[in-house]
Amino acid sequence: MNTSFTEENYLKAIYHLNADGKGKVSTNALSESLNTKAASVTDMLKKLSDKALINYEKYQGVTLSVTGKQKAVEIIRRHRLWEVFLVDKLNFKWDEVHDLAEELEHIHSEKLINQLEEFLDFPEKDPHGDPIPDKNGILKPQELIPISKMNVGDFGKISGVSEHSKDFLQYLEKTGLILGENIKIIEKINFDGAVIIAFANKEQTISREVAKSLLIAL
Amino acid sequence: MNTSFTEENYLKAIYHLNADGKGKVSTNALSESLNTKAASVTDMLKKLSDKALINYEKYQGVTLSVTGKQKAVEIIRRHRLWEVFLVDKLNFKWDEVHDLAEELEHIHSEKLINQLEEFLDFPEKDPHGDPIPDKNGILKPQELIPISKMNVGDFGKISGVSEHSKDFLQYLEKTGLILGENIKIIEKINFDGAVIIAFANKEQTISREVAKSLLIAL
DNA sequence: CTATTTTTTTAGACTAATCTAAAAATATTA
DNA sequence: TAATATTTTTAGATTAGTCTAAAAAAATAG
Repeated sequence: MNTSFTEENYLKAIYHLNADGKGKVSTNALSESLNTKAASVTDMLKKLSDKALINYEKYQGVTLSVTGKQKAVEIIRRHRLWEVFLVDKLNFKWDEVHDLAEELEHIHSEKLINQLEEFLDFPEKDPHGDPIPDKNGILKPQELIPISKMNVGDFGKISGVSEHSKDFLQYLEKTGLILGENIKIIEKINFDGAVIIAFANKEQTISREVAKSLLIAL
Repeated sequence: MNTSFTEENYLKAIYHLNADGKGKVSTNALSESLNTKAASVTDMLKKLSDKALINYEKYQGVTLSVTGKQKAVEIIRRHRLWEVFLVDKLNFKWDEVHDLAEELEHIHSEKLINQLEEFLDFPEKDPHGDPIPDKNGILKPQELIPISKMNVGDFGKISGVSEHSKDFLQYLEKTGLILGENIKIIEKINFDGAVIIAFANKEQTISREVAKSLLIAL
């Protein structure tokens, strides 16, 4: 059964809003994340439910079915591989690739994406540090925690972000907080949640918001 | 003004049906080439005319406006660059790339396509020998003639095809009549239009249909 | 140059995805 | 737990692109 561009965006949104896989996604959460009205979401949920891509009961929120999840992971695989292509081969910046990948991810060709993966030499992560599902939809779990949850004295390597806005990525770029950088927690300010970290031979204070969105592999 | 996926397909079809740039394209010709009904074509022609992308008068056929032509050439540029990418980088066969390029060509990003062009080292022709318009929409004119118009004793290099069906391309592949091959006209059979050609140290008879669709640079 | 055929357009309807406004269900709070 | 607020769904409408059937225009043939 084929999925439309729009249906795929719903599946992806449900997946992302339910990263931990437990709990259900609400109509309102979806409408916000997709920039549509709740009424439109309800319509689409009925449709996806008819196609057996989601588990949906009126007023009760929604989860992905097994096939729905497969589709979602496949879309994410395509998205992340295209991001790698754009950054590694076409010299895009990591903060420029999201919207384009959002278009490219909807091109349905298994051969295309598998050849692309090979051409890119089977990357394990996209330019934002997110893991790339393999051909079978298997995602290597990665142990990432936000800086805000680390303790004074801890070390780690910047390995991902949980916020993908252009503003945030550009801030990171400008301050040198890029993927692969090793950091150390110097001090945590209880008052406002700010954290002082050391990296690249200097110290820097980052706000609570940044500390929550910057993910570290220990 | 933005053009939809569908509008772009109409512009491209009008362009291809009017390769020589003179004369007008009929509603029926378009409906056949796009696999839609004539009534649908009429609707779309009105829309494209309102957007000033075509010159259209009821019952009189259609031509591209200057902006329409620019858009069409831009789409063709994208299509052909993606074909080069698929064949040169992702190891697709030249007979496998058309449909995929038909999808990829609708991704609107000037930066994407210009970077892709650079990555591919500014190719001048796509895998079928068709010329690739440059950033400014300039197409280097190429002097190609079908084998059917050559004379006994003439030499030339296979440089393009005027028929892009998978069947035809696979036939060429199988018989070794691939782009870049040098051929010589040995004999022309008046009875059925067949032509005997020499290439790669052998002789081969090709039908009138093949002789019409295989283009040679002298 | 009229009659017939072909091509093109109009009219009205359908589907996918969206919207607004109003109704129904659920959640919150006093 | 009854009243209020929030969330979700229904009902009805809109837009893009398509369709069929019928009408109108143009082309062709006798």
